[in-house]
Amino acid sequence: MQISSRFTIAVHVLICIETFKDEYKVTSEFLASSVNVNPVVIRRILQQLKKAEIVEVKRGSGGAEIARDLKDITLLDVYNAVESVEDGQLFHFHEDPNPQCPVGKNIHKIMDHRLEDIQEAMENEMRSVTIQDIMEDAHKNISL
Amino acid sequence: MQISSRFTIAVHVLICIETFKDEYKVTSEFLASSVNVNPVVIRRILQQLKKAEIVEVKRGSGGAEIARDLKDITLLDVYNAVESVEDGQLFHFHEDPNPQCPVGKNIHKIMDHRLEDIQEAMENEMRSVTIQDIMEDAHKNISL
DNA sequence: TTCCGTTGTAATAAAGAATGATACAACAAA
DNA sequence: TTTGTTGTATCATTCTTTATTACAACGGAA
Repeated sequence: MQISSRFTIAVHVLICIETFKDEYKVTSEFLASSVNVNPVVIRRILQQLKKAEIVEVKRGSGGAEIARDLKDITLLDVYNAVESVEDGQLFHFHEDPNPQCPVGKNIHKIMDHRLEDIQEAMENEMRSVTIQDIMEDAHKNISL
Repeated sequence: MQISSRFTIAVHVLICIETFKDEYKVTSEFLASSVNVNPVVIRRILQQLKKAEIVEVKRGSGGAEIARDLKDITLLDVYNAVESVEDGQLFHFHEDPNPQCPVGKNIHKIMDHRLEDIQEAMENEMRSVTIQDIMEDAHKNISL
């Protein structure tokens, strides 16, 4: 299974907010047009980013803004904000291994720390990239 | 979204095959009992592991065996065998970013290599663990 | 105040994936 | 030929994602 597109959409949204903050009022409609999805999908993601204190969204008058210094928002922050899996577990473990079987009884003792290591490797890489870094790439690429 | 339980089931299955190879004929029924899922789920996973040349499955007489040296089977091999996502992409990218928008037009140039780095970090960690390593843990833990 | 554009959110639908379960032909060995 | 097992199709169920419509709540402008 793949990680849902909410993650790439959320990053896209943050890049847009930052890129167009001085030129336009960045509404869910505006963002939806750039990402090419339904505005409600954008609003839901904005709510998740808002709960994580990554953006501020103005009701009534409309528009979204980034709530923190760009260098203090990592890809892991964004990922955790929108990819709301129970307990934050990357791997889905089969539910009821047989406790009567010596392997089934001990499978968690054997595997859990390995899964944690893998997830941690992924999270460390995500933590090492900030939206600031992404914006620097964006400046290079958008001018092309 | 989480990575499906096929991965943890596949590792569980390999541990069982290795653990019980001398004592029992390891059939899909036998494995299903340890994992606690339907035997057909096991057979489907065994087929995927067989295509990846990780196991051999005997038709008619029945039973599964491991096809390679345990130290030549990494968790990444198992993952790739059972987690058949198109192109092996961990992240699902939103399909149609707006090419009229400077951000939408360049979003892949901006993000793709970051996503690749993250996926690679995860795969490197997976590649560093073999079924041999897992079995060594298993011997320690099963005896407890 | 009223009007207008926007957000926040509920409700519903449709599509896809995961998992469970039944069924049975193909097969190998006794 | 019999028996136990695999390989695979089919169908059902549940869950998640994504799309879509609808509308109350809200804030600012007229």
